[in-house]
Amino acid sequence: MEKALAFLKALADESRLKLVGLLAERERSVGELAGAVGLREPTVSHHLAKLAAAELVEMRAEGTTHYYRLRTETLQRLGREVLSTERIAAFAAPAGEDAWRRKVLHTFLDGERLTKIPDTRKKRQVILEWLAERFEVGPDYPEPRVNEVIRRHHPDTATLRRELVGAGLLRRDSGVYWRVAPAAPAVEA
Amino acid sequence: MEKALAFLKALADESRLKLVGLLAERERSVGELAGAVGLREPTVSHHLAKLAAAELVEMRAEGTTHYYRLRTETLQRLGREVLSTERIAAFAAPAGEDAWRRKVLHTFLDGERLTKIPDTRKKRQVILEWLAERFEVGPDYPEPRVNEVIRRHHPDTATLRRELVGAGLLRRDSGVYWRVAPAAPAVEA
DNA sequence: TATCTAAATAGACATGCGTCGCATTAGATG
DNA sequence: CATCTAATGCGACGCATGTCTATTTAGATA
Repeated sequence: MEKALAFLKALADESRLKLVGLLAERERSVGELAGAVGLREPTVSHHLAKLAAAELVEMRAEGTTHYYRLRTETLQRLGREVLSTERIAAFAAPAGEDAWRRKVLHTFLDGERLTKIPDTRKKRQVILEWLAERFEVGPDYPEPRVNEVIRRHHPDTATLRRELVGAGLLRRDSGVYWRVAPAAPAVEA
Repeated sequence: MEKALAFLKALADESRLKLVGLLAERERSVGELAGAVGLREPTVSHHLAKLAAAELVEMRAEGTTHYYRLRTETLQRLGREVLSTERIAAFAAPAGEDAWRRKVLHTFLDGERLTKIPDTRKKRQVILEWLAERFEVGPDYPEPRVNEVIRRHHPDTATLRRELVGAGLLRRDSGVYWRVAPAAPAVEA
């Protein structure tokens, strides 16, 4: 996702988008670009550096004149990435996150027993997702059944039940609860 | 280009990209999203408003709970736009060669006053063309009248008069000068 | 009706970043 | 070697914007 973000940030500026537009036609020098977009040369240099960092342009020096050209390959490669919703979905699960989740689970769980409810939202979310997995997807759970499942892991059934609903992991309608389909395969402790 | 820019700006933020990632899987409520990305609900609301403004998400209310879903159509439509270099080239449309001329004029002119005579041939040509426009087409100008016009813009009348003739913008015959008809409508400062 | 909760709004704060002017580097020119 | 010019490096300034807390709105519930 790093690259995709850098790519989007690089393009999400009016001046830079114009520069890319000009370079889409043909290679151009810095001064020429500055004149075309109505900015000073240092400013254009600055923008070109950002575009280069995102691997969107590359430079060819000819004397003191620097000619820039558009790297259409990366433009298309990353454009395609933004297109596909499947790949976008992967942005939700950044790398390294799993390890952190495991650590949180290890901290607050003693086997199947929840030793403490985390105060920080982010950690609490991890615990709630773990707890939600103790429910099957599909069947209706009347409130006493919900409490029963929770009680196997922690005594405060009221709080956890409310938090599960608040986190969108359980839903409630006319007194019965059911588990919402999980987003992606979750990591076990 | 308006839409493309809005689209890119909307996506060029880590939090929003994560939100879009989560919504790529399934619709979710604000609270659920807040928990997943580790932000407060108002913040998520704020981001969703931006995504909605870019027509990237839409909302469905169920009681007080607001469920957001991703609008994959616009995602793909605008993603495709960013892909094609031909369309990108259109972003440059309003700019062009004229802008370079304007820049040269802006650099060497202070209002009607010529601050410096460009050394490079190409730029000097632009300035000389501008200066030639200060003469009417048709009437004869005796040398003192030529100097008088030039002096309104720069003190070095001898050099500029010679350059104007050299550039083929003024002609001289038996001591009187006249302006040559311009090739094409020129751009003003 | 009174209360509770999910979300949105308003306003404040801090950080990020686009732009500029000035200074510096490095080819080119004489 | 001195000079000129294209480009980049360097701070500085000011606006844009991501995040928060506090407050308000509106549907649900008792």
